[in-house]
Amino acid sequence: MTETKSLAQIELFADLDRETLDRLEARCRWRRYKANERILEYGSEAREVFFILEGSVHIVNTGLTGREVAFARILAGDCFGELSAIDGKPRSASAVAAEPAYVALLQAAEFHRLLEERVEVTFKVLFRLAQMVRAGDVRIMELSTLAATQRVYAELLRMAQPDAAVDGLWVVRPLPPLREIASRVSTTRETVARALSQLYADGLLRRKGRNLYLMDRDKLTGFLAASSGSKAT
Amino acid sequence: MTETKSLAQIELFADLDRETLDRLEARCRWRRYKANERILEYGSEAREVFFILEGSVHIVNTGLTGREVAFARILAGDCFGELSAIDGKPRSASAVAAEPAYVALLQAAEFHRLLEERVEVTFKVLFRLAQMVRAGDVRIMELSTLAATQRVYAELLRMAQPDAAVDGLWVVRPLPPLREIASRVSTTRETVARALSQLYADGLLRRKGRNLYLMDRDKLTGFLAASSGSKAT
DNA sequence: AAGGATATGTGATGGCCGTCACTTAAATTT
DNA sequence: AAATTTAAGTGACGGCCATCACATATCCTT
Repeated sequence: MTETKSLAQIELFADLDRETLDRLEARCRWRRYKANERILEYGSEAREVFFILEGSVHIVNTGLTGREVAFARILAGDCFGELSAIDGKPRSASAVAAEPAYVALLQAAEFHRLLEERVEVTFKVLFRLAQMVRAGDVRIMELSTLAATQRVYAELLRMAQPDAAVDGLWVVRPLPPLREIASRVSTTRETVARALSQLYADGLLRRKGRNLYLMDRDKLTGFLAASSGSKAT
Repeated sequence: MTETKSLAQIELFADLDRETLDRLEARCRWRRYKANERILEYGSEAREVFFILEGSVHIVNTGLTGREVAFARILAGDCFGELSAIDGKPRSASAVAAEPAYVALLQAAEFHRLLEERVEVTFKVLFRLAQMVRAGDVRIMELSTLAATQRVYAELLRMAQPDAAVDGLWVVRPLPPLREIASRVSTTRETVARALSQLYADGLLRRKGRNLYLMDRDKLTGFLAASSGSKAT
């Protein structure tokens, strides 16, 4: 087991000198989580910030009805839990290990002290929060103006990356379980399946194992604007 | 005309000394907007921060389909436009004067300088952003797990304040146009009207001019959990 | 007081999609 | 390889609510 007890790989701390890092590391608690283990519970009173050294984490929330809503997937090198550390309020969502994860926990008070001493870090946090607000805003827009099927398209476009080999071909790799896509765009597994089926039929999508190939990205993009409210103008 | 050219009343600057305030004021541009005048356009490249001295401002966004989505209402003493100033990206939404407004504009560069010099201000901004993220998250949850009618209920509960005279009575005052409520919870004017009608019929709501009385707040709260996914347990 | 703009109540209609119910296919375990 | 769990397609059905269409009502202006 690697046990890389170093915060050097954490993006937020990229510019910190060795000494400060050492001090921070000394003040952290270190924990390992199994896949699917719950790291943090919605509404709880804990205030630590979490830094992911290995693995990745899902930020989710389940509505009164039991429906799961996914907020983000945080990868190694990144952090989560800053909100409560910043404003002192209960956790706004739950966190679950998406895979075995190794994590450093820093007390809110320590985090504050760090922010006071190192403006660079504070600015990075500011930037991060700004991105979160933006991401939330586009999600709200999508939920408000796009139909479920179109939101699935939008999510496909977000996930796809240009294929290394063929030019103009895009890939989603690995394709997550449909249930998860559903929870990201707030619909059901079945609706996602039907949306994909339709795209297979249209020849826009092709699947090979855990790889999903996007044959004509531009055409799919077109599907977003169209079909929803095409006023002839 | 009052022309209160002072930033002293701005919450963000509450703790600043007179000297710093003077310097800031000297660097601001000052502008007056008529009601419904557009202050700032989605996607635009401007990077100023706006401080509202008089009046109030709607932050909105209109989807491709033409549907209006309301994000926030900013009151005098508060600010908007920080996102772009912080991350340098295009504006994430538009701003429209909700009533005649008097506003101070500060260049992003000046804003940055301020943040570097006065950590207290930076922390306030951090806090604000955290609240924004939280607000976005609950909105996403509502859009994902509540039906349109229930979202209207939720918005009513948010708007209502305890009545000064009668104990246990709550008031929404003034009741905004239904179209606006609709745009806050992402539904249509008609659906809001129908939801209210139902509540009038149930005796939960009573209207007098621009005042809307909430006769039984607890019962309405109950409507949120119920009806949507009541699994008999 | 009249007239126009804006706001509100309500019916009718139809499509989207959430829910239920299975079947089939993969993936994982024993 | 068989068995068990998990994932993925797909049909049927029905309810919610967006849309269209009017009928008031209320507010604001002149």
